[in-house]
Amino acid sequence: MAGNSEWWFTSFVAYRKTPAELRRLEAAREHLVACATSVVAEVGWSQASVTAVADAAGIAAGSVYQHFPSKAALAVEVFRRAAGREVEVLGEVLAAPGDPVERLSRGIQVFARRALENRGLAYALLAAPAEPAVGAERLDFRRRYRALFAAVVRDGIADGVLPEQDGEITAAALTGAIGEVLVDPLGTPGTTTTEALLTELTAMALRCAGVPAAAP
Amino acid sequence: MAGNSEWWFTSFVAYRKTPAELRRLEAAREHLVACATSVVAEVGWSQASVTAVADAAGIAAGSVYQHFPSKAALAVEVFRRAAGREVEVLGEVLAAPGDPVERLSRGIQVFARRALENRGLAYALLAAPAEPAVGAERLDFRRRYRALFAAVVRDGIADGVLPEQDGEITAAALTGAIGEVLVDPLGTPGTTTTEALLTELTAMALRCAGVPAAAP
DNA sequence: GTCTATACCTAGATAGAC
DNA sequence: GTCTATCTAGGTATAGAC
Repeated sequence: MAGNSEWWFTSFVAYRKTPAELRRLEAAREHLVACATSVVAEVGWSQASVTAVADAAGIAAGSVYQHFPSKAALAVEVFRRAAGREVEVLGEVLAAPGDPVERLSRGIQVFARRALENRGLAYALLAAPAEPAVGAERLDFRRRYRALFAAVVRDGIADGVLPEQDGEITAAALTGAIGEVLVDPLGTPGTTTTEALLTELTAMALRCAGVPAAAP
Repeated sequence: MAGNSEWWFTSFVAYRKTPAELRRLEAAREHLVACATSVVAEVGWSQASVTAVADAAGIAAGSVYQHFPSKAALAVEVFRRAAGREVEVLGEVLAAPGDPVERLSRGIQVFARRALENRGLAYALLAAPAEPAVGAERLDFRRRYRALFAAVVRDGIADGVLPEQDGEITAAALTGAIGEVLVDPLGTPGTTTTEALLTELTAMALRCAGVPAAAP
């Protein structure tokens, strides 16, 4: 009985994985998430089957379930990581102290530049068909974007540099407008270079928020 | 031999369905498309299985294939019908003769009002997860919307009532902005009534196109 | 712990009876 | 022509060997 008791104790309570084991496990998980992110960015959620993701990570399909209880859980993790990075970066720019118009302008450009540098991922985050679990995350993601933009718009109204308006609507519009412009797989006819696109996009966004037109 | 030959002739060349038969067949097909549209508007593309659509139409799942060669073909037909109606209506308003700003303003309100009156369908057309065949149609649909808006913006620039800008980008932004505002399933906190939402939305769209702010 | 093989489920599509 | 029953494919998840 004593031996049995000790075994139970050892297995379920006192036993811990060694630091090396933990690192290895964590690294494998990270690697899996990173590879899954790449696959999603390349082929979209609907084509990112467990098999495809496992292949990309160099493991067997069954082994995925050593790290995540379901495909949906993995997908949600992929989305949260990527979306979290974007929100964080945009938040730093938009929430910085300073002139609201300046912050808005720089925020748009950061948003757009990052999306253009990784169109596949941007499309996956903003628009690509996805299972319901990811769709729910996406709603939250867009809501966070809107909240960031809305705060800046409200600051601008309070400072008197932006006209009276419903900040939530303007924020939603900015999110949708930028997404629409960026996500179009054809690129944007009429503006060939990235810099020209950014210039036009920023100008549009500032008009949308009601910034008076600058002298030509 | 003569009889056989006549049979062949009758069946494959000279035989025509009677007008009554044709009407019946066409009516059944129309009914199927209409029911499928309702199902899609209610539960989205991903949940609109052949079985669900057939149930709604009051026929067996297998009978769907009497009218369409595949589920994708039916889905595309559903999309084209609904999208075509919307583009047509918006086009009539936007392409009417008159002041570009006035046309734009009325176009936004028509777009928004129709979407709000049938949110399920609007969401299906604009944003709901869908199979690739429908996704391709949606790209075309958004492109047509953009073209309509872009034409009005160009008219406005030519008339000197709108500032110099890339009409394509503004058009894309308007499509995305309106979609984002309308599609949000939570409604839009801060503006409770439909009329207030329309007012704010129109104001935002006019700012976006660069219409100088009206006197407060 | 990871792989191989497989069970199982969902959903589109087909065949043959009526 | 429509329905019932069935086939098939693709993809998630599991079990057992190594």
